[in-house]
Amino acid sequence: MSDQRSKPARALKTPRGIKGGRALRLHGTIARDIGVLIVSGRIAPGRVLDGEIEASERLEVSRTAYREAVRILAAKGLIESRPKIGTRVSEPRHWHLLDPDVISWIFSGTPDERLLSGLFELRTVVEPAAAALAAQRRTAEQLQVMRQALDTMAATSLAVDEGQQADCEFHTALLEASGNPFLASLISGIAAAVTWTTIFKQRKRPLPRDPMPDHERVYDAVASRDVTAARESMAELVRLALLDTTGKTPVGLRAARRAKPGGGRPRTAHYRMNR
Amino acid sequence: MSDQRSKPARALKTPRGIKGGRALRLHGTIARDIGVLIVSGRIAPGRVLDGEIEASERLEVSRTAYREAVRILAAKGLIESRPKIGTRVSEPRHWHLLDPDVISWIFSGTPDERLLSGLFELRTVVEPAAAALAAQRRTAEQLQVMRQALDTMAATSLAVDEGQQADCEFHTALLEASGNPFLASLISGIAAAVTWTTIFKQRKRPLPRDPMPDHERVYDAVASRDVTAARESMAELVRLALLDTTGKTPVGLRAARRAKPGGGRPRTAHYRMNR
DNA sequence: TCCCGGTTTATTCTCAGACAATATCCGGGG
DNA sequence: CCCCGGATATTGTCTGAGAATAAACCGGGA
Repeated sequence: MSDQRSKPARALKTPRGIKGGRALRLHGTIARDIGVLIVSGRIAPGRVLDGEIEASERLEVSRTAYREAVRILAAKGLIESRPKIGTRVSEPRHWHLLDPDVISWIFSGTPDERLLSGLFELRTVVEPAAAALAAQRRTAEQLQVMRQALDTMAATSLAVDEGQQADCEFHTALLEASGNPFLASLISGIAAAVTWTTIFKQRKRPLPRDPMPDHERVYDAVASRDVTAARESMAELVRLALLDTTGKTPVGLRAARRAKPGGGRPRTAHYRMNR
Repeated sequence: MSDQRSKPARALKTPRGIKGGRALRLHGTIARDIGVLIVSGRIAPGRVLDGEIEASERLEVSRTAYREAVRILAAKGLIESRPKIGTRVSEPRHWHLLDPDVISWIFSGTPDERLLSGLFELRTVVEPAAAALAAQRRTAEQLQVMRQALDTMAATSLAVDEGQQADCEFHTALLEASGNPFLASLISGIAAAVTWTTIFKQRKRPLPRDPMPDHERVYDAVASRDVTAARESMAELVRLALLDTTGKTPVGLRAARRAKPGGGRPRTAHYRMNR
């Protein structure tokens, strides 16, 4: 077994991957791989992982690297390790679902439909309020960032990566303009929903609805410091995005806002996600 | 320097502390200590920490333990470490503010007034919506957990720890009853706000207002599946809690709900937090 | 002067092996 | 039957060495 030292260090099948433009280290790669296995349910909650020695030998990495991966996963609430007991996968209720890495691990595969709709519910709750706050507190600089993101969106297509990124940047800028750091830290979850909206929209031919008017209305309201208009235009934007994604209207929060008198857009047929 | 091995392992000044009823390990202790230094601003964002060797020698721990602490902090977005560059404290915008540990580190000292009000803003946004969803989706079991928490609250005082815990359990149960795991994962932030409400209320003699009626109204609405009443009673509960805590009404989201006709409780003098 | 490419170097990253601490489990004693 | 203490499996901590990484530096050429 000690001929192991002759091998190159990287024995993982999975590529290193990148995070924030920076290559993941070995421990980060291990954490991601195991994290994906956990959030995808392939390692069930409550299950005890292999011991450190066995696991590190199986992965052909040192115990150090494996242990650091364990620390990362524990920091995100996915696992819990105790002497004599072992390392156990935590119950989903303890997972830090809004951690950016956990979110990306969840949505690295085909996302669970329920989780995606949960994310949209979050958007429905958070983004209109954030828009209302942004209308009151936004600075000129923040407004300009939003403007620039919209210009990029208009210039490029949402089909290309640059356009999607601009879409996320718009929502990021708006959340930051809310002036509330806790709301702003929800961006990774909201960005995931935004991205997957586009992906699903692409799969589904029928409606290449132009999302720009919705965004422009939000921008105009925030620019003119119209709190009510900001809240309502953002609520409408999220509603339409959800419609584009799943062909459904939100079931739980529909009564949250007064129904618009003539606001009924033509409904499209329901879309059932493949999985 | 190698006589270090004769010393006992635990050389940290800070006690181990507990987390989730379980004693913190050495790496967890180090992570917490450095984490508190970072979120309190005593180590400024952008600053590069000492190298691993120097830092571990200063703390009188092994490089292993220090490195695992670094992994934990990096997993929570507080720091970022790269070869040749060092370990740098991230900008606050990258911190995972809703991570339970980060929250507890932030509020382990005297919390910044702006952050606390940010948390109340989050509650104002999230909890009424969660209550509305809970009114639609709650199970009988979840309702019973809420009932039991309220009974404990009524039986004990909020002054003692058991009462505070029951208060948090009520809000936890409600968030879980919303049926949305992402909303539920906001509980640590909301619980921190709930706890600090009680602490500030205690400091400030004048109003030992009984919080039970507010809670009972929310419970009744959720129990009878009255969506609108659930939303509005929870909005009122949060509003009163904020009033008790800071003596202020929410500034940003006041226009969000219709003002109650006779809902104006007598204002108390403003309370300025010490720090 | 400025730019390009190779070299140096500081720092983290990974490895290996040993011993310590911890908490469950089980057996023995009361 | 209950309580208690030791055996034991697992993670936790320590040490020391070498590899990988990427910024910074330097030299040569345009």
